[in-house]
Amino acid sequence: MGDSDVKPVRKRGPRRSEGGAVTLRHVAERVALSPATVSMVLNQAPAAAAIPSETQERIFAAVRELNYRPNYLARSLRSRRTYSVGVLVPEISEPYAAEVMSGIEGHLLETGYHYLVASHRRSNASLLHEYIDLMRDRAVEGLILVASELRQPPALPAVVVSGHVPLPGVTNVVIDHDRAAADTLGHLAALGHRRIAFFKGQPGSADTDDRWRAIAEAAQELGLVVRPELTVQLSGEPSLATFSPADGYEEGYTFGRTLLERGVEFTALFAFDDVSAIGAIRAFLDAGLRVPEDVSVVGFDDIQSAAYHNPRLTTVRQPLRRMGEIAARILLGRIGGEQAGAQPFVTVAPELVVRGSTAPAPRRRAKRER
Amino acid sequence: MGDSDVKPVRKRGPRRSEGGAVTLRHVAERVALSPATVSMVLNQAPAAAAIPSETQERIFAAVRELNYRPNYLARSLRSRRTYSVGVLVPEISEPYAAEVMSGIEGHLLETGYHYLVASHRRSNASLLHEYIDLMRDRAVEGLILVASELRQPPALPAVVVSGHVPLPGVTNVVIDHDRAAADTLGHLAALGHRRIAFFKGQPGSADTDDRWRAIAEAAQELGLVVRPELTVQLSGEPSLATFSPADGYEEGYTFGRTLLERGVEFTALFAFDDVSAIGAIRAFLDAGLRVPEDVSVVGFDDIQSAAYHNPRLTTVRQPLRRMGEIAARILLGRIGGEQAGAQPFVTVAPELVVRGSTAPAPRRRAKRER
DNA sequence: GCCCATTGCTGAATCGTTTTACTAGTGATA
DNA sequence: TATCACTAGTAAAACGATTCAGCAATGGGC
Repeated sequence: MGDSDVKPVRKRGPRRSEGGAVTLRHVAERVALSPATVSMVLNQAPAAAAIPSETQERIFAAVRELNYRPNYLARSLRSRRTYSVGVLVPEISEPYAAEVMSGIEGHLLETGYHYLVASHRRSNASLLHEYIDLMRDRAVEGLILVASELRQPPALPAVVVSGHVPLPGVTNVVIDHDRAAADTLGHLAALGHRRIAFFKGQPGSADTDDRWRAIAEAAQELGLVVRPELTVQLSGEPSLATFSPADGYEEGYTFGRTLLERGVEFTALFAFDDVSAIGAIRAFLDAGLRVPEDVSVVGFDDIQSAAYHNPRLTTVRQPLRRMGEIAARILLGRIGGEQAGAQPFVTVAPELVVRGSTAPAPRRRAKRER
Repeated sequence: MGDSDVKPVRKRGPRRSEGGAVTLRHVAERVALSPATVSMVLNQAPAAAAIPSETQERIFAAVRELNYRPNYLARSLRSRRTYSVGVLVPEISEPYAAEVMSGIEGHLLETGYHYLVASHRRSNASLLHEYIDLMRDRAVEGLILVASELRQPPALPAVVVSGHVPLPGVTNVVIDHDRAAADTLGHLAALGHRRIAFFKGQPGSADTDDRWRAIAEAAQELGLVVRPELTVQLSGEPSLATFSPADGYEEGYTFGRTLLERGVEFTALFAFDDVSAIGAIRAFLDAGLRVPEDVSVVGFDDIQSAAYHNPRLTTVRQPLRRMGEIAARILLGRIGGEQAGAQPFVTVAPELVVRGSTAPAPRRRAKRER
């Protein structure tokens, strides 16, 4: 037995040219047609209508046999389409962003798009724009900004989730803050709360100002006063102590304590989001207060864990996943050429979800107030 | 005065050729050099050493003036580098995945890499591999799989976070499950718990089997029995009721109730992760039980909210962010050609964090048991 | 005066597609 | 019988970089 019966060792599957991957040319050679024809057929270009279906079948068969996969880079370079978008979030690990992204992703993948992500970590506006440039360099066809405030209109179609700045060419997906504020403060007022504390959002956050305005208006409407001593603004800065990205829970905890330390009585807190609400609740509990018996807390967003917290969190539900999906849908529409779709705002409805973290204002406290 | 003094209306900034973007050729023309030279200098190719620094300065100046930005697609096509990797997670909105991704992102962006994400939603193994192919088509240079079980070795460098299958060319970043199980069960045993319930992980999850094996061994070591009546396996399937992606909290709630309904007494639950632990706690509370007085609960992961839950969650800390970072670092090393780095496992240490959700086993229950 | 190394660059091929313009043949129509 | 409209393709030029082989000039060593 010589070498003759030793079968040459070869990997299974179609053999590839030395270079590596199977290219369009290999397919073309296999069916004895030009690359142009093969390309047209594979893309179902209008001109492919002239190619008899028999030939088309031959091409498809060859593609399958060779397991041909078009080179994305070459294709995109030439056709100027990348089918990818960029997503910018404050911090990917925050439940808010994560849920919005889940909605974005759902729609994008369904449509054959992919996406790049970057967290700007509530750095400064210039980092945000730097990231935008980076994504543009990567040839994304559009951008979705989540809860991030744009300074200048980007050179690309863009949609901002929870954005409030009307910029040419960008659409903002927002909830109706007036209703959210009116519902929430109405709920608290009905429970007898008069001294209400507030967490105001981070300066960089797109929702902050609009929400705050809505709260001020709703408060006035209801005859409630928004006291400076009872409001704190979340900083949104990475906590230096841990050298880790901003931890919203910790911030809520810290500022919840701040509120307590100020010594000014309050019977309720309307937090900026669920995460800071949960942090604050922890601070209150640790200080020996009961929630909701001593102090009621309302969150915002209705993140998944809100309903499972103890107490179950009363909160303003934002349909985060849906907002992400809507944003993706609008963006793809715009990329697809719907110029008409450039409306500056798309509004979705919030819903006050009353759970266990709110209760009637305590008598004792109410008395002491006078 | 004719047309001559009407200045042509032009956008400000560097004028661009009709085509649109500034290309390498424009820069080359501006400095009266060949594109080859400009390219070499910009990339600091070895051959660029021969170009006098004066010329180099001229080139850089032109680049700035024209605001030249290299075309990513063209560059990648030619150089066969894309500086991007793919990240596959079960579901981007789950805290576990979100935190790991945060770590991954941190390292990648620092290094000039970008990443694509896709959630396979614990579908089936074939969808996972389909996504892998999709990412490969997008020319990613490597893959990071998070808590996802690989069937075949992918044709790309890959790192699996929480992976346990040794495959050629893939590195798994895992925690020491034996220690985690020993510590946790030791803690519970020391508190007098004998009848311990368990949540076993989803079938598709990479950690499930190894963790379970470690639990079984540790239990035996401690003389504890793992009773089938007291163990339930999380399904990981999207809940049909809500038609939304799998909600881990809800699952924890459901299976927490299941446990109760079985009517078999237990004084502690070792959940598969923090999310299911929180869901289960909610179920116990709703059933009128107190945590930890009536039943102790231990989670796994130490997600951010764990420390802020009520009660504060006792849990096994996995350094998720760091694991993500490690995964990214290893992957980039491998992409950079470190063949040596292909060790099958990298282990990080877990840490049992004892908080408020565990307490001594209740006397009454312990008595009844006999 | 010759050879060689170094300096400073360039031309042209190449990556793998898409796309435009064109051709050659074939019936049908005017 | 010229013209026209299809049919069934092809050749070659993009797209915008990188990269390799090479070349002219200069200076130094022998």
